Amino acid sequence: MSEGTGSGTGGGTGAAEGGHDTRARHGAGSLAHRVPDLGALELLLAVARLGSLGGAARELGITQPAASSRIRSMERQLGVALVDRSPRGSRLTDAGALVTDWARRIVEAAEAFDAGAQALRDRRDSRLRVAASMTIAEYLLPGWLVALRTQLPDTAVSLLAGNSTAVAERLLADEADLGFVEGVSVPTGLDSAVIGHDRLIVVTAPGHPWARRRSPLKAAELASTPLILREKGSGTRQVLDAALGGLARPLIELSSTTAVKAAAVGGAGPSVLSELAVGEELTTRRLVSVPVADVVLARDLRAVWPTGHRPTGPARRLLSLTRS
Amino acid sequence: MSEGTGSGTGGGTGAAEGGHDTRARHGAGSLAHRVPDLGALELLLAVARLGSLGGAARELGITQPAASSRIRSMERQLGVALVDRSPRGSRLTDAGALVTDWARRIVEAAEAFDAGAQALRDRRDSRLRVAASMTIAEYLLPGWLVALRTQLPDTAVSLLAGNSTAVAERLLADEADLGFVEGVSVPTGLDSAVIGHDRLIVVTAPGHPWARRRSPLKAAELASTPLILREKGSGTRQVLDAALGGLARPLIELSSTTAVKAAAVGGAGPSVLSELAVGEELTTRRLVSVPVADVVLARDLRAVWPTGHRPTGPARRLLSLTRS
DNA sequence: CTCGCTCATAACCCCAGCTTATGCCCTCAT
DNA sequence: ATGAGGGCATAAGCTGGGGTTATGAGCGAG
Repeated sequence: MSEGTGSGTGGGTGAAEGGHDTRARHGAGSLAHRVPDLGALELLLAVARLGSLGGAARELGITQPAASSRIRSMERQLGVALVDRSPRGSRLTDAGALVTDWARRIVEAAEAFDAGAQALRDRRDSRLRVAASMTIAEYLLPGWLVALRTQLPDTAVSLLAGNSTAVAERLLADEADLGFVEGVSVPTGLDSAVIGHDRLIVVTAPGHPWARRRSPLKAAELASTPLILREKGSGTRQVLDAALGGLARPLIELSSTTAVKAAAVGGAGPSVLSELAVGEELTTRRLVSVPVADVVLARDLRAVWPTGHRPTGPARRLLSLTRS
Repeated sequence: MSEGTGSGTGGGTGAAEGGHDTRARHGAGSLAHRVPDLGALELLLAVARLGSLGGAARELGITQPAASSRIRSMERQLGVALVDRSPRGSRLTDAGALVTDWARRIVEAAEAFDAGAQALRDRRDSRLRVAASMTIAEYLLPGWLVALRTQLPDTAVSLLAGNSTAVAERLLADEADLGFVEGVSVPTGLDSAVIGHDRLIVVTAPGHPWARRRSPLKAAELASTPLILREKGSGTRQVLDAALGGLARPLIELSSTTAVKAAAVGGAGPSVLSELAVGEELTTRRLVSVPVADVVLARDLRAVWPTGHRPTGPARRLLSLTRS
């Protein structure tokens, strides 16, 4: 996160830090202190939608005074007036409209979280069992599940995340109805449909020399430069190695996409990551993408199912949600 | 499995449950019920990063038992084991890793919210005063502010959002140091630099006939079809009208981008929106984009400042963060 | 003028989450 | 082997934020 400058995990704590409270770096107090909780944000969205505190309260199943007080304390916390109360209802102030839009992002992320988390348990009575590889499970599936939920609100979905091999196993053992894999080849015994594409892109922190290059990077250059990478065997690494001819040189090897991103953002060096993983970082310019000349780092995203068993029912529904 | 249904409200004094429940559509109980609060999510991220409950507790300035109990109750709430405890530390389970990734999205959105909200108050001692048009303030600025904060942690930023004219006024009255506008023309008296591009795209719910078109839409077709639109005078509407020759026909007119999106997602009809506004909806396929043949709906995103006064100091820093 | 909608205030209650104080488990170094 | 130390869990007690009911006050419509 933000405090990313991160002393970098150096097991031994105290070492540096000349007498400064660690929290100073986080700003005063944690985020949870400065950001209203989800309940308050939902309430704000409801007020925006319905134009009335009482109405919003009713929708959320609380009383009007509770809503009133909650909005008020949120305004106090943020130091900004959010709604204009009148005896005829409540409308957002200008600032309130902006805050509401930002709040919506949090709530949407929370909805995705919820949809994902719900799929992670259950497994018992689920009517749609999905198996997905990590990148897809991380970045795409929650959104799909949110969408699916609006279409089939009562369908319990279960999710199992693993690598391509694990996905194939589940499908062939009839322990999953639909799978999603990213990669260059389709496991045998499975039919597939391409539902999207993913490219690996070279990224660096904005300060890195490569960020200012005008000429695209050559494959040879990439292969000879030490990179921040996932561990050998990961999907990302495989694609990269294949594209470069097995030559990628690791500067550091980390075991999660997140750790790699954090290292790259922190300026540890260039990295190669899925564009799905770095979308946010690119638009906010915490990372910049470095054009590459002669390597194609694309891979298909595929839905897969056991040969012959075309997806039906909820699986078909989900599939149609995802393909473009 | 007893309570799942969440008898919730019924407790005790039973306030006459008439049989309402608008919430049915959202699932049972509000999000805040099913999603851990920000504090818990931050804690989880810290545990993931540090590999120890106690360490995470220390970092957040709480005690180890508090962290332990909080993680535990989060696991109970989600119905999934997140952390493998051992006498040597704690590591995430597979599910935990996934949950952590999803949690990070929420926390990032919260950081953006915080950065934005903080800029909305203050105004007094702020050392960088930014004025931005709505679309930019909504979708891009919070991310920039997060990034800026890592570079200049102690710079107080203030934000004023309004239309292009308001932005220009602020700058010329020396009430803002740097402005951002989207649109085709630059207000007089201001210098500018293009920092990005935005396109308006035609979107519909996936069920709409246009979603299945193979041939791109013609301008005439677009102009003759009633659309869900922002009110006349809004930036988006202006660009569209200009591109079509002042002819866009409204099916409904709504006063916020969000309302328009909601209507479009709900299937009320096709709409035209900034790609910035619908990124999320497109990747999750709640909306699909309809290709358009012969209209160019692009507009530049520009940073602006009073002619002659090149941005310096924090303004320059922010500017360099945003330009690509 | 009175109803019906809005929001605000007051007094009270409850539980989530914090704290301190302890104990067990495991590993590692002496 | 043994004690020190890091890591986690449990127990008991406190506090405050958020909820509730009850009530009052502004404003528009009939």
